[in-house]
Amino acid sequence: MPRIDTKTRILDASEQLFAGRGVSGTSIRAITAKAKVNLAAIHYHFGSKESVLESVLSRRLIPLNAERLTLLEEYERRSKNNVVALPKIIEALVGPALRVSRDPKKGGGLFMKLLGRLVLEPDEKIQSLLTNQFRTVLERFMPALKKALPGLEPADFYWRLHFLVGAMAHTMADSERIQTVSGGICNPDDTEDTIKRLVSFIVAGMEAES
Amino acid sequence: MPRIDTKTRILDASEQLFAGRGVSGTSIRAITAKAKVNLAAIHYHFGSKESVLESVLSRRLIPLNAERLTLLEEYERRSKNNVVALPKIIEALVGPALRVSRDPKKGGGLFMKLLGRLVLEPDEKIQSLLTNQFRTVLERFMPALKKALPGLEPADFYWRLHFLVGAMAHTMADSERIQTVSGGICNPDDTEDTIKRLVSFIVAGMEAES
DNA sequence: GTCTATAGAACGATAGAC
DNA sequence: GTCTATCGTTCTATAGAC
Repeated sequence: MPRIDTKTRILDASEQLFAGRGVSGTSIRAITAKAKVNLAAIHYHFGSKESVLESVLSRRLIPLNAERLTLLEEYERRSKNNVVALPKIIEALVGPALRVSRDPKKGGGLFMKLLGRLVLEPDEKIQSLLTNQFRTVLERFMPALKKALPGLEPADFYWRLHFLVGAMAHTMADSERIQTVSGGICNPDDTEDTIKRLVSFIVAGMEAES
Repeated sequence: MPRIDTKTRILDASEQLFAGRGVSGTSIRAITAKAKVNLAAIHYHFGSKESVLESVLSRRLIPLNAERLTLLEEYERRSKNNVVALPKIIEALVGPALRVSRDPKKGGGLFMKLLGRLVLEPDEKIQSLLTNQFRTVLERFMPALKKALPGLEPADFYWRLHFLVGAMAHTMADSERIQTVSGGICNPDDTEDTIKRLVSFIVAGMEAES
């Protein structure tokens, strides 16, 4: 009997391989080899490669998005007139994601690399899978952001949301390059420091004069 | 005789397929089918799939990066003491890229989607390929940026460069989502408008108080 | 639930005729 | 420079023993 059950071992191995070599770059055989399970086990437990991807995603995204909402609601409860300051909202949005993306117990950064890849995947099934996971978060954060940025015209609002996602996704997905480029000056393993810097960059960008 | 030669047809087809389905998700057979050339032609002209990718990249990146440098040098020539204002530098960096990424004659946005994908590709050969293409640009833009942001401590400087790349890459790679999310309010086909908004977001972020 | 064995298809790459 | 033909490999998926 293995210490960790087959299903979890398959999910762990898949997460690492999908992140490292892409979904289409990862064969079922590579997953079963890494997970040290039989080739047929993956079909028994999940049915198909795509279903494995779905499980890999929801395992991390469901608790992550729940934490985002919990943080936002906590800030709203403490606020006056339900208007939360912009830095707090951004922190609730990017903080949990960066913490997951650095926690070795939760994929050790690889899960967020995977997510960064999937955002650009045009496959419809993958896209609807992601959209469903993020719909609730978007619906809750958008009104809060609008309240915190009352003077911003709609086009600027959505464009800046777009830029925000880009800065966040790139930071989550790529923690190696920053170390190389900066010659070791930047330490991506200091998660709270990274969050602070990213939040202040985004907040300034969101509040820029048009 | 075809109107466009075989080599170019292979590059065009590869660009579209690599961008849409990823490099490992694209088979040589799919490329030759789309390009309407013989299966063996790709090996005759390029030798391997990887060599095709290299040609796809350099075909766009060499003129693109040359234009970036030309713009920066022009701004420096017009400036006092060689200190170019931050918005101009950012414009020289992201402007040419966004213009290429929207020009239907230059891949029609697909090339930049491909680039967005490749940034997260851990394959060493792909990474060194990209690094080589961007080395000159980085070496020229870094000193200009440092001069334009004299008070910024090094760690903040490199982190914000990282966030900049993320916002830029995401904007280049994904021009469909913004339309959906904004309900049609944002028009990514208005390239100069997009550049203006992106530059003002990035400039504000770069100049944020620590 | 876990294994072996294998079917059936698609893959990258090349040899050799024209 | 372009074609056909094919080698050897790897893939997903499944059938059936235990």
